[in-house]
Amino acid sequence: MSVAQQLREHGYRLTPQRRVVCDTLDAAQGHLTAEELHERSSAVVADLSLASVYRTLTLLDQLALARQVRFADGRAHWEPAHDHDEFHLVCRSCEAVTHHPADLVTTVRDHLLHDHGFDSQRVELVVTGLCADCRNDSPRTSRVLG
Amino acid sequence: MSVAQQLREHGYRLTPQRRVVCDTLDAAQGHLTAEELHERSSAVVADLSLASVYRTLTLLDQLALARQVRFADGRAHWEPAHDHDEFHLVCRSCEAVTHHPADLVTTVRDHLLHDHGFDSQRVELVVTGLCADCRNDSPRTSRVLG
DNA sequence: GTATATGCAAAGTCTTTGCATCGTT
DNA sequence: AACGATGCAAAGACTTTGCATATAC
Repeated sequence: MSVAQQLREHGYRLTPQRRVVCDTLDAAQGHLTAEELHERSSAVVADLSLASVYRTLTLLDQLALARQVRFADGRAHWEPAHDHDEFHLVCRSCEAVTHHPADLVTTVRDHLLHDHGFDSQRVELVVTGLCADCRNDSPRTSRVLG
Repeated sequence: MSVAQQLREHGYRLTPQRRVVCDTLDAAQGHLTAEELHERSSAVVADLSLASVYRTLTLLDQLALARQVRFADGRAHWEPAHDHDEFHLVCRSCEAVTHHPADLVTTVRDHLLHDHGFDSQRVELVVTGLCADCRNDSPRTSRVLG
């Protein structure tokens, strides 16, 4: 079910603003900041304030329908909620963010719980480096990540 | 060698302000924010502005003598640089931050490089959950992490 | 003595909030 | 029709920066 539909099922009003933010979040390839989400959503629903984007994201976070990841830039990047562990691979050159399944995380969780009594609720694994494409490219198009 | 000494060896002036910030960073158990570092350092060197703390940290970061980690609160937390991979375990209840050696990270790096061509430069693994002490305690003293 | 570091205060960036108005249900 | 959501603008939190003064070398 779409994030927008889930919002409605929780009893919240489904305004055009909320709907477009949810849909844009759903459709996004990478992890969008509030501002990127605002830009893209505004192209569809012109009457959308940045404040509403933030309010919608806060709401989605509370309902566990979305969650934020902090990259080295310190800004919040948003993704629809999901229950599988994963890496975030951030390329320093092209800034692409990709997901990678993290089977090892289960091993980590088990180890922490059984050997150290630490009950993991949230595992955030961000790997910064150079993606395969950028390693092969000349550095002419490189940009340093914030 | 202390962080302060390394600063000097890089040719930078070793002012009382820089020295106390470096020493406080060196001595810290957990990961301090700029503000916490300012508080603790000010107790030793009264004439220390928050701006100087930030400037010193920026300098240490550039020289790779310190690095910052972002927790879910979005603020930068600082630690002396080191070359071993590690987890950051953040307890949601007591807010304690502990380090944990991360042998598995080597496996992760190798996998990403050989199977996916991704050259990892920085691996940041933050695990949020409940530490052993807090799992046993009554929840009366619990605080939710920002 | 001189170049560099500092404190202060102002500005910058990202995010949240107060309030009057608008719109979904 | 009523209550909740919105836009706007102001405020908040964290961090950076301009400038005159102080200081390490």
